[in-house]
Amino acid sequence: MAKSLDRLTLLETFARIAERGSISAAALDLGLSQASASRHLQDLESRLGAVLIRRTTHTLKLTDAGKSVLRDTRPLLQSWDALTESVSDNDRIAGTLRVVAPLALGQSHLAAIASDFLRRHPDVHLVWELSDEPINVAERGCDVWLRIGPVPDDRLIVRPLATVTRSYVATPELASQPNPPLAALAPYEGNRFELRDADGGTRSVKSNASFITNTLGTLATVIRSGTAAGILPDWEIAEDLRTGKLTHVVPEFSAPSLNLSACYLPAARQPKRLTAFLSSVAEGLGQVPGITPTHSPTDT
Amino acid sequence: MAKSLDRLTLLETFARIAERGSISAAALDLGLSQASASRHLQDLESRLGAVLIRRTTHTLKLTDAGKSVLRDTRPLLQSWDALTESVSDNDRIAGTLRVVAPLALGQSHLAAIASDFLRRHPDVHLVWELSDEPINVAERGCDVWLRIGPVPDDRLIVRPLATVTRSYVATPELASQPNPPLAALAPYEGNRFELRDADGGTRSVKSNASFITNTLGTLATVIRSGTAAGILPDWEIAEDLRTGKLTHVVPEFSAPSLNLSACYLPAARQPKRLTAFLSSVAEGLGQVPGITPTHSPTDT
DNA sequence: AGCGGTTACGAAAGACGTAAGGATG
DNA sequence: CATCCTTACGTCTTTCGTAACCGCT
Repeated sequence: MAKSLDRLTLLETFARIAERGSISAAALDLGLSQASASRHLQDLESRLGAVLIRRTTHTLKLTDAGKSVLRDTRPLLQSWDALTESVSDNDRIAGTLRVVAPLALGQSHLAAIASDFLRRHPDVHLVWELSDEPINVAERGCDVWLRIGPVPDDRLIVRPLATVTRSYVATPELASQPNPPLAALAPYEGNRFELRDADGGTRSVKSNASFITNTLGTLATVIRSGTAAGILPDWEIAEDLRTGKLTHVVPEFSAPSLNLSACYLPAARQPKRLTAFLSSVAEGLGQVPGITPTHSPTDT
Repeated sequence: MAKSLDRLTLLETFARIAERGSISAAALDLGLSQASASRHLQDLESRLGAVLIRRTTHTLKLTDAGKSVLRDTRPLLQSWDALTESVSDNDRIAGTLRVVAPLALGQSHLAAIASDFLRRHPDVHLVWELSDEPINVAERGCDVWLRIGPVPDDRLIVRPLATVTRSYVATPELASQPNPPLAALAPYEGNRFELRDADGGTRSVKSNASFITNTLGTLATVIRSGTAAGILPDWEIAEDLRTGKLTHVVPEFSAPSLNLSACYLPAARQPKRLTAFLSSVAEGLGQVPGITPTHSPTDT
């Protein structure tokens, strides 16, 4: 019976295994051998006197006890983290930050912001995952989820960061046609959307979209190619509008905006690296044309 | 640099050192050598990058960082404890319970109750400390403080357990005298007290106490010896009243009662051994003549 | 001096990675 | 049959207690 393995390490390994759904993947993450990760899990189970994860060769499944322990694990680890930070030098920001960001923004402006953040805080490790799908923050084990659009999980703390304005655009030739074919982004637009002018007037556009995709990059490519018109975020098309490669299909009318928020699990105290990162993001987004930062309520 | 010492163990050692105010005393408590306890503390300090305890040869003094860490430490350790308990067999009660109880009751009826509790839960370790002085539960690091009289710390959870009724008694010869000399218990009575009859009538007794002590045992001895009259708890004198060794000085009038309460630090979830112990105490006290158990509000 | 904390050292225990074994989809 | 978890083994790190050392009161 292993006795002296650090209990918090055991919990960290367990949490990672649960998040990844795989011992070997977790081991890779943590810089351990598969054997060690496996042993960590066994040791924790023997310590607690309960099976936490039912293993079949190709499937890991949390037991009820495992779910219960996992729920308690994260606050416990965060407590240690907070304890560590509370006595360390106040200006030093360190630790690992796991971020899930939207695909398109996460590859462009957000990536630049993150990169800058990393340069200013070299002791921070960033894990940068891109996904537009709704995720379960607790299960995935990320520290913050930068999300465009509504947040489906009401147990999360949602901090609005910015508004992403968008426009209904097309190539000039296509824009002059009466009823151009439409391309749409799957999670946000269906076959109908409403445009709005400065006075609050609305104008509805309805059509069978000729092209539906779930990635903004693809949508932009299609629209830029002149195949279809569609809604693109202003930050994506600022350059194209200036060069004339794209133009507004219905000038003076803008497309519905989307909200960008930071979502994270409630905790007694958030680590400094997280609050600092969110400040950087909020600030950095203010520099991007087409993105309106939400007035920051100087967060706890 | 020591890397792999269990972080929670480090915190446990640190907390104990802080409570005892001595490394060697803490080591004794924890079954470690002084050297190990000293190293634990050093390792924790090096991990946190801060000095927690300033050592001079004969004095230990918490630094500000140390105080801060100590505050966070207890909830953290309790979290682990709760996590352990949440998955262990529900009927098994184990762990260490540190109790501070009043001197007199703690040696007699409460000791009997504790002893019985220990027999029913052999996996529990009881640390049984007796003191009538107000204590700082957090600093002393006890799990529960059984307290007679008012509780001076409003950050504690106070669960009323029982009312201790008392009587104004003396030996028969002394009781027949018009103005017998008085003996009093220092923290509870001064030179004046009020007796009360069943109808709510009061009768005031005032006198210069000939004898003041802070221990109930001494008071009982003095009163039994016929030297003075005084107030004793009914549970202490039940036998004497029956044998006629003592009698009420002013029959039909009873002395002010005192309340016995259990005090403990607020926590997300109290360990089972604590709630079980308090149930045992509440139940056990109900069997003692002269002690009226408070109606138990079946505690969380 | 005497008590308490720290450092040195040898012995013992434990954790790691590599690699082989076993089970499942 | 490829993948993933578990077990076996040798190596190396780390921890422990004992005991000497050092500093205050």
